[in-house]
Amino acid sequence: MTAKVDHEERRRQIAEALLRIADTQGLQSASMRAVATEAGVSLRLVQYYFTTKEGLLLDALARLGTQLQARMEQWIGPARAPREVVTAVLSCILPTDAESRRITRTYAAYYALVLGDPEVLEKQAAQPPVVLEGFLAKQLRAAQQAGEIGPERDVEVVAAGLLAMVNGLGSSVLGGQRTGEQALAVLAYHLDELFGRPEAG
Amino acid sequence: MTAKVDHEERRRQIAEALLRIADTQGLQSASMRAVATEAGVSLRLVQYYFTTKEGLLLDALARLGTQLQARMEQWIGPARAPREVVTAVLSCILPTDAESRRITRTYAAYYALVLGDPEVLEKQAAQPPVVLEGFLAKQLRAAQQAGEIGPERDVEVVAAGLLAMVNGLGSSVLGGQRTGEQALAVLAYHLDELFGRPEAG
DNA sequence: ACATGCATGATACGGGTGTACCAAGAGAGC
DNA sequence: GCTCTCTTGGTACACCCGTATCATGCATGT
Repeated sequence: MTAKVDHEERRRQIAEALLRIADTQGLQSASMRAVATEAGVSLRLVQYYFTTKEGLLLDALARLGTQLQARMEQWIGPARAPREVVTAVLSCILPTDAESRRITRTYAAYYALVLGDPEVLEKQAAQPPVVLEGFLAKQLRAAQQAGEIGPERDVEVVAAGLLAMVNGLGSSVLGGQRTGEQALAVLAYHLDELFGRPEAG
Repeated sequence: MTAKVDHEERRRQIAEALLRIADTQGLQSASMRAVATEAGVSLRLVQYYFTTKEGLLLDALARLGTQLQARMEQWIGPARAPREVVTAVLSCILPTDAESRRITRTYAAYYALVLGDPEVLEKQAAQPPVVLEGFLAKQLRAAQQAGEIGPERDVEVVAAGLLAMVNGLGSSVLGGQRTGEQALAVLAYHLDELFGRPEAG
């Protein structure tokens, strides 16, 4: 077995070059040659490690998902009260800092690609949202049982609404109609509406 | 003045062919040749009526905006109580029937295009959301003054949140994670939460 | 009736795309 | 040492893209 270089490391290097291009110029600009140049390797290398472009696209998408999950776990930090967990999860999705802007923009690029395609990528890409929604609903239910949320609320529907709202807020920030801080304020307002205002006022 | 054919009609025919392709296959598949074939004309004709591709893209986007506005006005119908107006405006954006699916998908295709571009299209495209948000806020304020909405609510923020939520719900429907009816139910739930449950229960 | 100008067709050009092919180093196992 | 597989480079191919150019019909104004 000849293992002169670390295959996984090379793949990571190339895939992240793809993600960088998708972030800054959109996926339609992420040609094989552009990715090779961005990664500082030859076109042949990209072909060697990812036989086809679709393979590269899928691999990079999986890495993007991993990055987002890592960010969420980091934002949640030491697991605390459900309200704080929910706030952290939703906040860290909004494009407020450089990393979240990057992740959100790149996801948006992929989203457009998935729309007009035979849903080949669907199973790989549609997983995160639904599992995340379930996670949120579970946290909300816990808060509800702790009396922090009124018992008349349907936590499943609330979770769906919140996630959709954050998604839409992210789009508006990327579209330049709102700043990240404003989006965060809108989210905070609705969370206060749900849990009750913290103490001020 | 030689006016053998109706120019505006021809332009409409071609632009709508572009929108049809953007809907079904995404904007990256909407090449000049594809548009010409879809519209049943020669490539030269497309070039003749829209000198450049950017011009075609912009013109079609403007028409899409007009179509959405027409749909909204039709859904609002005879202007009635603010709650019904708000419900109509938000509901008609969700991809529940064929037309709204088409409009939403096409807008999503354009959205991705705008992201990675020099914001040439921004002024033309970013207008609708902000004006719509203002309109919603005004309706909500009227409802608030009529006592249908608690006076403690910040109607501006609520309008922003609702619009973002509908936007996000639309994305999830297009992504196949939810049906249009489910999205509509989530929206109805939150509107009930805001205005109070109608009568049932 | 003829000239003018709008409307349309066919084709060419330069460039970018994904993928395939051929060739050459380079360390591992016998 | 030889060989063989892994790794890398250079390049070619066919195709599609947006745009430009040349040429032709054909209705109309005078």
